[in-house]
Amino acid sequence: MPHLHDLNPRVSVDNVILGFDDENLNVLLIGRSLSDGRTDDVLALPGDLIFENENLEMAAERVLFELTGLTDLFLQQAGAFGDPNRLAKPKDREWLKTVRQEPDVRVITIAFFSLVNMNDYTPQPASFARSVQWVPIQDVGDLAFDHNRILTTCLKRLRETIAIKPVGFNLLPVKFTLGQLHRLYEAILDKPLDKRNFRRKIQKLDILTHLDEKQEGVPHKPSSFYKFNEIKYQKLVETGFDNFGF
Amino acid sequence: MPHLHDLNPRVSVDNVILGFDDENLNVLLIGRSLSDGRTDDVLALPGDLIFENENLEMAAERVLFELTGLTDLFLQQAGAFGDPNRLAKPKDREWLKTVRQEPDVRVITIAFFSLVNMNDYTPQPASFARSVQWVPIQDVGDLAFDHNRILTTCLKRLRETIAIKPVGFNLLPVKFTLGQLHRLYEAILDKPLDKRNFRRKIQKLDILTHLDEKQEGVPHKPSSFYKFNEIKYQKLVETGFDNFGF
DNA sequence: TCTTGGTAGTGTATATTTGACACTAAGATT
DNA sequence: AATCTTAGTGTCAAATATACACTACCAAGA
Repeated sequence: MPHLHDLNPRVSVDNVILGFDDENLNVLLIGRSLSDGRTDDVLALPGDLIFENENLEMAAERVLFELTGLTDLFLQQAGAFGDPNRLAKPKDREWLKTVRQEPDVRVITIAFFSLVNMNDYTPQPASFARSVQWVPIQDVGDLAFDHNRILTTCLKRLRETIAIKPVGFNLLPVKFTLGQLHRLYEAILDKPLDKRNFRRKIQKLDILTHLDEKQEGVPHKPSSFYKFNEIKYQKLVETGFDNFGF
Repeated sequence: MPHLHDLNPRVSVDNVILGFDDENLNVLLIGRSLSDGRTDDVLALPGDLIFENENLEMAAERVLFELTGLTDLFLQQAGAFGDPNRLAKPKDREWLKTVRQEPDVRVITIAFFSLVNMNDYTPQPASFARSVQWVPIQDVGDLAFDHNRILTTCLKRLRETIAIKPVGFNLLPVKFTLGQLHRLYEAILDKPLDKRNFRRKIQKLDILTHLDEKQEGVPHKPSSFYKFNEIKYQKLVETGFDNFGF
């Protein structure tokens, strides 16, 4: 029986790290390790308890860094999840027992999502993970805890956010083609977008710089490269604009 | 010096309760009571630590109920606030010392906002409050802790939300006039909206039911009453629509 | 070297939506 | 009767959204 003060909840962050492979949105999931060396077959979102002198964003950045080695990534809070029984599924409790001193204590988690360019690095299993893998979001099965719900919420928030800010650029290389951007928007919004209308709309925003460079070695007409123009975007934000909606 | 496990953060909810008085948006603030009977002069958002077997929404509903006596109100999470020093202002620490066994423990709070019809009730000072008052949002001064930041975030989220869902109806009586609705949108968005364009747009959504009833005793042309039509709204959501934006 | 397969890139016509704008109607008060 | 106040209404022009089909360019293989 825990002491009274042990009934205070713990607080963690969980991070929905999204990447784009030029076709699908992928989410970075970890495989849990058991204390006896075996690997659990349930995948989970990466996350960790927050440290004592860390704010929520710092905790999320730490998780992200341990997994990807990257810093300064796009990161946005998506909400808190705190149902008392969110850790109560039998498999989850079994796993918690093997890794924690306090398997029964309540944990409230703050969910973040971040957007990364999948080609920038290869994920490393971190201290809290046995394995790491990119999983296309349409192939994500049952996750640990309430992580399916968290993932769904984050994807919804991403769709809302991308209608207001061009955050999608974080999922692409610095140089990208309009075709890539088009496929990215279709993947995020999960619906087809007319090619000509998409190109017209994105170009009218005037936040892209056309580079004097084309694809090479592709078995079709080579596409021009563009890059996102932060300065023009900032000006656009200041003068006020309403929508990036598609 | 606290024990090690006491370093675990506590978790609270804070609630931005918004009301509309036919002119301004108002927020419900509490005055803190000191243990010696005096009243602190700093206003705060109502909130409380979450109970052991309560989820986050339940905790927010409880705070709301204790203050207003109302249930089943519109309530939406706006995010978590967890800076380690969010309780560290001198006045706040002084107050914490008079009311808590643990003045120095870290508290992470989950912010909610709710929308209520101001005429439905009169707020009651609850267990955690010395006084309760409606304050027009433009008159809100320095609040306790990081509550100004929380309020700002919640108002921003309200503006985003009302562009997607007609949540504003929760701030009005069941029967209302288009003029009231118009003033409400202007108050929330903090900008003037053309009367004719507003009416056209809101009516085209076809989610209002025109009642066979008019204002009485008003010293001007009486206005028709309308009510929000939940059924039509649900149909609209199902068939898909994009924007309530103004 | 010619054919094939695959993606890049472009314009127009129509329908819909937005934004600006000014007067009459109805009731209460004096 | 005059005055005050809010309710309620229509039109035009500009901007935006939608639907839609063909040519250009490159690589690879026949």
